Amino acid sequence: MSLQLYNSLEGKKQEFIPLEEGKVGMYVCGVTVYDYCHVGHARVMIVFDVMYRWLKQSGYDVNYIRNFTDVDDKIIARAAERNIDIQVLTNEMIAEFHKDMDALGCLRPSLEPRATTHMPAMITMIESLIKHGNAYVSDSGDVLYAVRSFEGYGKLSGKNIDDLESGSRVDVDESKRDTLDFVLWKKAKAGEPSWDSPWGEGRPGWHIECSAMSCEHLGHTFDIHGGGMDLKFPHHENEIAQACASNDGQFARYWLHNGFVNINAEKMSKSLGNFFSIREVLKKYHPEVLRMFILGTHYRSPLDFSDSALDVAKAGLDRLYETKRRLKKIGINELIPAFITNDVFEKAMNDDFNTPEALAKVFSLNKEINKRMDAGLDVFDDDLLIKFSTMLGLLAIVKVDADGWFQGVDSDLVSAIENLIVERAVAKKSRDFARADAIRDALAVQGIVLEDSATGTTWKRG
RNA sequence: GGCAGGGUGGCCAAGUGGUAAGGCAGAGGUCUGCAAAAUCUCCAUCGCGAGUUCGAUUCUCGCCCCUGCCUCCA
Repeated sequence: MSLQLYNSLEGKKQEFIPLEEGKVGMYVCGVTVYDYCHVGHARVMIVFDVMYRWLKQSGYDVNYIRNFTDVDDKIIARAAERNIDIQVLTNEMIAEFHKDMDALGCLRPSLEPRATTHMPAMITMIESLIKHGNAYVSDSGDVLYAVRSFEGYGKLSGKNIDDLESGSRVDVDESKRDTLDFVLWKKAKAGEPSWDSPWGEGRPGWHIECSAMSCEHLGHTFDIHGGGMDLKFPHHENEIAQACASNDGQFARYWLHNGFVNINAEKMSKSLGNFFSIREVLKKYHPEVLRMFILGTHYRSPLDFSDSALDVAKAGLDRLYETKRRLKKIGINELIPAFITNDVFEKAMNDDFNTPEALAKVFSLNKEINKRMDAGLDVFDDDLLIKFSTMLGLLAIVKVDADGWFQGVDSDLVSAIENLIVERAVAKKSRDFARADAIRDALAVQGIVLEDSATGTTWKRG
């Protein structure tokens, strides 16, 4: 089955046919680097990371571009607050962003362009827009995009200009020809970072950054453009207006939008203040738990964030790690992916990246492997293990050592526990079950759970 | 007001024109000194109403409810 993608531009699933056979150009809107990222950001990064992995697995040579917005109002304000140069701030936040992404197991994109190093591309695009009559210099000195000059405006978001205006919450700006016109180039105010341009010192508007950077690195027409649902309008709509009007081309062919992370059925966002930063969550939960939590729901659906939801994700992951641990006990220490999946998993992934369905197949395989172990059968049959590990690898979960997963790394505690297990084994051998149970109970109070088996006793944190 | 996306078992969440994956929780069995883990079995008629159809949770229409976008936002 070929890859089907839900294309926001058409509002339906379509077969994915790349522009150039065997190659995929994919652009994903990254973050504005002025603060730590929250779980909402984690979702985009993880969801597109899995898409990236699957496209590569499917044999495509993927050029994956994800930008950094490293100049904007919030960055300037935050830098001023901290009394540092914006570049100090953005460099710091990019480093922190990378820490989060590495922790979450997200592969680095092919390229992570920064807005501030792409001024010529943006200026060229703005010049072209002015030349084509799509942009104008306003009385205030800003360069604005004339929304009504672009015929297809609103196609992506399914809106039309008149509807937008009637419900518009935009402040009326006298220098705009139309209230929906947006800034391409912002005239510099005193003390703000600025770049030289044909319209004087200033800085780019947010939307032009992504149009210019995506075209610069992927060409005017490319395959996939992704990002959060909230960027659909106006950001992506504006990107299309800019790129198409300046080049008469098609721009991105497939638009993919992921759903939000909610808290109590309400969108997690900076402005509502109901957000959890990634690092905050990682203090309590292993990064794979967050990954499991996110992949347990289809990428386009809303996802409700809570501790109990993370607990459920962890319980599922525990189940997979129990299997990995059993395998380790019979001498299979490493799960080596060999890029063989099974048909149902492949079908799920090809169906618009249906990771919950794919995960269901992982659990089915998990059960199958355990059944074979219970029956004393060969787990290598039918490439069972290879499929299992490939699937886990593609989702980038169950990557750490199984004992480490359950036991942690405090070596003093580990040896203390292991001494008690030896003592208990002696007690059990002499049928002193009272003593054996006392040891088990004492450990249980500390949250340590013992598990006996024919081959000995193991333990984990409960 | 306009537009978009939803309402599936106790919770989460897939899916399909012919009577519903998977996970968590729960009940019972096997295993175990007893547990735990694993495994087996059990546990839903898919928001409401109408229509199309031999047959709808899945298509159409109406209604109710929820969320998002329309300002910066992943």
